[in-house]
Amino acid sequence: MISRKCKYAIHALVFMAKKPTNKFLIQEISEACSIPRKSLETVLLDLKRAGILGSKQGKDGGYLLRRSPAEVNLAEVVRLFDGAIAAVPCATYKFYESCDECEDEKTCSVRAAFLQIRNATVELLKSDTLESLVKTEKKLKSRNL
Amino acid sequence: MISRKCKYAIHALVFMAKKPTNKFLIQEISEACSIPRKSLETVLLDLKRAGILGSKQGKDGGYLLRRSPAEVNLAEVVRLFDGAIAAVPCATYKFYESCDECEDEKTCSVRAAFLQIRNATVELLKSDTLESLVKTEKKLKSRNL
DNA sequence: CGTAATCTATACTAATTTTGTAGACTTTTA
DNA sequence: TAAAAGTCTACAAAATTAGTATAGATTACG
Repeated sequence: MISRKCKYAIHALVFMAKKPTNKFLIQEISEACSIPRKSLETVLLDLKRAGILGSKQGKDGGYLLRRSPAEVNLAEVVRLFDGAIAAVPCATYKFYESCDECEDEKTCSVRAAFLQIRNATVELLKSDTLESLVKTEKKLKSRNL
Repeated sequence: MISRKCKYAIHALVFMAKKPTNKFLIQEISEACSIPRKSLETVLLDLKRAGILGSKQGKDGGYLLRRSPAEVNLAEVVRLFDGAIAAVPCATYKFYESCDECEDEKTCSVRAAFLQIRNATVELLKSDTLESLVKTEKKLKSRNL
């Protein structure tokens, strides 16, 4: 399971990507996505530090998408908030940790199995960009009329 | 990430599946897989309650695999210990919970994306049986000589 | 210049989950 | 009947997560 903050981030980003304008108040996103205001603040700050969002302080300030929606994918967002995508620490690259349960990691079939799942998941997450998600949403909506 | 207990369970099961005999003491598995004895006890009990393992009490007792290794897959084990496989509660079946962040779940692209990942993951986990894992391990070992 | 609007930062609390362990109990066999 | 095994319940320690409080910094604009 991804963390709640990660889910908040994804929903906020999709919300921003699907609007024609590119300026958003925290309050506005909070209400539109039903995300507690204070939690959203920290989430947006993290997205800003990661270079995905930009912001302007002071009166008439707000947040904005800093990249085109096609250039933000879910793999990056999930990694940012939850770290490793793999289900097992020995099947990750950046967040690698060895485990005690296998004699030899190189021949551990459990690791091999979870590596395969990790790779498949990463591929799918990478293909989910804000742009593709917005498109999907439009399709689903027109189908449901 | 799966829980440590789940990882313990998987390693213990693979260990049992790859031995020619079918009788194991808790102590024996604990040492072979470097799993704390007491934690392993509760894990094995859970596996027994789920019908995957059987046991015999008393002197000369022990645990045994109750099903053929081809009939135990990782999807079942992961569900048993960690519940839902999906990364998001609205993309599960048995452990479903609605979320507040989307207006309409039926047209929510975030949910659609995570549903796709969940389905792919479940397919892969189902294809990982104890039998296939043991085979993989043999292959990896012969390759590494 | 001052004030209101807005984002920034840090730290704390409460809740939850996870992990491991203790310790008494039951069953079986020799 | 004693020794060897699994069974059960409950607790404690640790880690993680989520949310909130509080104060600060920055900007626009009259």
